[in-house]
Amino acid sequence: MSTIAIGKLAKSCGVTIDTVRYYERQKLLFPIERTQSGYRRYSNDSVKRLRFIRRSQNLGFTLSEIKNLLGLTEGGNADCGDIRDCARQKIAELKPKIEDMLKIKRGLEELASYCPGSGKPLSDCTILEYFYRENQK
Amino acid sequence: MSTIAIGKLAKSCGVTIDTVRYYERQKLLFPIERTQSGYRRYSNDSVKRLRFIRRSQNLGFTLSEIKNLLGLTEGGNADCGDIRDCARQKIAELKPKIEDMLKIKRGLEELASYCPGSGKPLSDCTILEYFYRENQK
DNA sequence: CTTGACTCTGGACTATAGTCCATAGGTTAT
DNA sequence: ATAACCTATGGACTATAGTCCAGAGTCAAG
Repeated sequence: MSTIAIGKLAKSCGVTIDTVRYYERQKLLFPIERTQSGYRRYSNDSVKRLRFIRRSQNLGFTLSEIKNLLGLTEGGNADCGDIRDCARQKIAELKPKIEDMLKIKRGLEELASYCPGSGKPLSDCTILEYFYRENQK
Repeated sequence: MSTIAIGKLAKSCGVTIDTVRYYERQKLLFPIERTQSGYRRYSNDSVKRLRFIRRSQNLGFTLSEIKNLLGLTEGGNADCGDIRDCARQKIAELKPKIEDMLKIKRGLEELASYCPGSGKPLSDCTILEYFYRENQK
């Protein structure tokens, strides 16, 4: 079976060599062997695995969650339900974060809409007034 | 004019003493004086200022942005328009972040909806299939 | 006067996901 | 053989917003 060097692996998924080595330190991705001179050699499965890592990241999973996901797929006693649960849990984490950001955005929009704007002195600024106001949560 | 100690100031805004000192290191908030023994003493304006910092943070401003905001309110040559611009810029930064998270959430929901779920072997998992699939951006 | 609460300093440490560095050695092309 | 390129290691560093610590000194109440 042919193997590839770290540079090729990195390029195949659009990451840097440093990132691949970082994933190794994080126990996410290992070479299948080393050359006599110590160079890492990777298999085609490494390419798939690296792709897996990157796609999961794009969907918001952290590296440690990805380690778990990979563990599931290799443990042998997981099923589709387990994977789906991970996706659902991530969705559940996402929801309040999105809500928070929307709330903040709406708050800012409201503040900005009341602000008299350019030309008016800061003492008229309703945004600053909000920032300083005492009786408020 | 009466002054307060760092513990009271911190408590007045629900932060820790360490946080207040951290803000000082970040040049955001200073005591108006020190006692002969070196204890920090704060004014009522410090309470307002700390409140300002916290509220701005709740609206998504970073400490360095808050430093700028505070600079504006003290420079003397800023007007409401400048403050409103800050709010608008923050809104503009928020929008794509929210969009990203919504996109991710929708992606996950779609993946989860196709997954056959509990009981089915991993080889049937459409989520994993997506993670591993070759021809895809 | 003693106990407990408060405060001081400087520096180290947390999480996350890498990035960059020097120094050294290996490989490939001409 | 020599240049150009690839890879190795360990450790330091980035950003953000704090948190925690030891060791020491200070303040208020009983």
